[in-house]
Amino acid sequence: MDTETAVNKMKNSFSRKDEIFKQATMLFKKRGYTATSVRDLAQESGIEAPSIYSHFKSKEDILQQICFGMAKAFMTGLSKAEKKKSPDDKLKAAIKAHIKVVTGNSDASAVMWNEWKNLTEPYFDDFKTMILDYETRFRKIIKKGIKAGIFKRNNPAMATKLLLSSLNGLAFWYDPGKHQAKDLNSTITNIFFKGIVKRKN
Amino acid sequence: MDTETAVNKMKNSFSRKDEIFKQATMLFKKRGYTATSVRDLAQESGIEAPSIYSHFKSKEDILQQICFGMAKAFMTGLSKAEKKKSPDDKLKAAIKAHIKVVTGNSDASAVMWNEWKNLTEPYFDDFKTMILDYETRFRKIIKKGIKAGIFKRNNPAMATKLLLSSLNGLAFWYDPGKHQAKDLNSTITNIFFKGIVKRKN
DNA sequence: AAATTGCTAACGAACGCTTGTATGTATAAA
DNA sequence: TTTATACATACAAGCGTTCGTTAGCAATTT
Repeated sequence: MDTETAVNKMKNSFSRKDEIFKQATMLFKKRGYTATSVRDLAQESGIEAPSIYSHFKSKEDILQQICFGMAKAFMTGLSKAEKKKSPDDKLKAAIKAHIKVVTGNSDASAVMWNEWKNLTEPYFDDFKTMILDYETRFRKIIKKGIKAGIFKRNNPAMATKLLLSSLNGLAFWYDPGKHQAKDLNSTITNIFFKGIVKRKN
Repeated sequence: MDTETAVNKMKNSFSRKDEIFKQATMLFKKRGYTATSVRDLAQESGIEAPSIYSHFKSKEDILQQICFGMAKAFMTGLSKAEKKKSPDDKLKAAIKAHIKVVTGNSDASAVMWNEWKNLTEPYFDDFKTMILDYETRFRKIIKKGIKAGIFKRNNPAMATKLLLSSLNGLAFWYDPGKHQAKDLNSTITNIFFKGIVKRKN
């Protein structure tokens, strides 16, 4: 087996599928799922359209893998955060975990939040259930924090929506070359916990 | 002119076009612009597909009217807010104005933020310029607030992104039957200005 | 060592269907 | 008569996907 054969083997055995997946993620983010054709995916991956089906069952199959793969990452992060004791430590950890997932793969995060509505049944319902659960668990942390007298008596549902909107928006403006994950974490936590206005002394 | 004729006249002269526009806005929000066909719009409006073209030049024409119509409302609101004197009054007014626009037409707001990328040139570039300007002006207010010693020294770019993400997310979860615009305004302003954590005394 | 079989990735051609839209026409109101 | 609204018909382009096939490689049998 010469060098070129070895390279081709490597390409064929895993790199090609990954390339399609990566290009699909980027195109789905840039143009949207429905506006991206299988032929677009093929062209960007350097192959012909039907060849996609040697690696994926369907166009939606790719979207499903993006959505459920990311969702799992978010859920796992939240589960770990929930093991902290106090509500504020829980929320801090949950925010940190969420940011880590988003910054680790911002394209896929953006696709997940913007394109999951294109999933068909039963995947649509399954996914919806998952993200409703995610939100509910965030809200629970905030509610407990209020009960414990640590958080202010804001509307917990609204506070949760505001926080998650900010965290999800991150996927669209985060630039690995520009921002550092650590700065993000402290800034976001600071703003949500203490606000942007200076305390009057 | 009998009663039925009068009703039809009303329908024909302005209500029909409005109905198409309304249904388009709702469908574009629910399914996305590319996933919504002209035939879908027609069916939901109770007419045939070609009849759409008696009222709009093209499918994109409808999207353009949604996007630029809403953008204009946002820009007008911001301009008024900028007339306040202090940075914190400016920001408060800008938030309030933004919320008013979103709650006044949450469907169209959601469509604007999610679907403007489907605009073709030169509309795409024109629109992009507008929303970049909108963000820049929000950021300017925050920067001036920091310089004036009113706001904390957070990264102004990040703070702006976080705030605008929350404000835009509003379009997707706001429910006129559930939430009151006034509650929204005070909760959002409170959280962003003072944070969710109680002050330690 | 040579021949056979099986598998994977890729492709050209083509399918049935949907898309946005143009055209010409009918109806009805002004 | 003019104008506005609605429609039936039609079309070219593009859609996701299937089909039959092939080249190349790996493992197995002769």
